[in-house]
Amino acid sequence: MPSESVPSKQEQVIFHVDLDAFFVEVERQKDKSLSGKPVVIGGTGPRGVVATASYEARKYGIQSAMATSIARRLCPNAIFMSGNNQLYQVVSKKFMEILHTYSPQVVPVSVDEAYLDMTGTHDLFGAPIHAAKKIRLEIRNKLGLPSSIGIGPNKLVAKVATEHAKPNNIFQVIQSEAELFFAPQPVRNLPGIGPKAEETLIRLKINTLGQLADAAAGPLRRALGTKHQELLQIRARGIDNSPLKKTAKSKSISAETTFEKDVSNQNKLHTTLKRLCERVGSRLRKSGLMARGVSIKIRYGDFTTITRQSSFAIQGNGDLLIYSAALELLTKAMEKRRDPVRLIGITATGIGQVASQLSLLDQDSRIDSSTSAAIDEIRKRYGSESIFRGSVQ
DNA sequence: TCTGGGGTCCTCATCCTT
DNA sequence: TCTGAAGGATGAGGACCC
Repeated sequence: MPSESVPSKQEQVIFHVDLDAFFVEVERQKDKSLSGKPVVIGGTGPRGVVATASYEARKYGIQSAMATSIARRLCPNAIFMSGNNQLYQVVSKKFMEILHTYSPQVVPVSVDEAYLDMTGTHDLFGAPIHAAKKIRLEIRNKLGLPSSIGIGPNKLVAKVATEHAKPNNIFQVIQSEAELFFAPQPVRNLPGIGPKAEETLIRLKINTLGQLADAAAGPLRRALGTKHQELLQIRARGIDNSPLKKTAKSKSISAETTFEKDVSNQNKLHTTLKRLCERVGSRLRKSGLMARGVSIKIRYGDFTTITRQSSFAIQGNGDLLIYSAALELLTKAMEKRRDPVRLIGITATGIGQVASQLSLLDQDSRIDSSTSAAIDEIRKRYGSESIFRGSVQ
């Protein structure tokens, strides 16, 4: 139920626009027979998880991040689909274009949600509620998608308001009402509080945001750490001074894969690692970036996860540089624990623009970088399976 | 035979340098 | 030359988000 409150003249007006069950609704645009049925988008393999479930599927208890196998058990009649990321990207671009016609300040959070600074747009679009109605109508008319909009004096309040707007509605909270609006809500509703923090807070007998805001700092600091405690107690009152700005440049680029069955075979691990290094290297080169180091992630069959990282002597983006460092880390880790591996991943860390020209790199790095770029080009022209390095087949 | 993939940030431990 | 404290850099792991 949208509030008709009017913010004061000086008050910032932030919209949080979220497309409801985005992937499912895009699929329904393509195939009308999916309407009204429980639909689940996500990994359909033996180790897949749910990315999005339609509201009909959610009635059976299916949620995002749930194992697909559990979702199948909860609702065997649901329609399970693996999704089409390219299509979602195209629709997302159109969604963002619509938002840009309402505000020059649009900050995408992900493919299906964004913040808009609507401060001072009253003369153009009317009161915030009316502007939100227009936006929702345009998204519905042009893309055929349902959306929800939260309106608040800052990003935090707008985001929490969206949860109250869902599905397919608008909810507004003005500055003077924010603390009152937050107080009775369960702590889990505050962005930044996940399952672990929720568990910790409930153990401290803190169930609502009002209790969190008023709690004594000492025990909270011990349980959550100083920084977390301070930030959460401020945010629990609906206070958020973070600026609405474009998301910062990436600091790392990663790739990882979960095996269908846990793997003990060292050759298979090495081959997979090499492929992942090539994927990350290719993305670095495509973006004109170099990395300062590499980190590997190994998840064993019992779900324990370790990470190991190292720094390069000189920044680079060649496949061999990345792979040789990653392989060294993997070899060391496997010397300590040689159990079957469920997941393997690599991350290029400390990435930045190619500031030091190639001429400043040593000869091997130059050759590695340019050979890798040449391989990228061949794969672009003839397909990703057209050429392999060394032992990878 | 429940738990993906890509990313960020924070905390704590350890090592190195001054 | 040795020692200890302080602080920065780095590594590892956890938690969170979409």
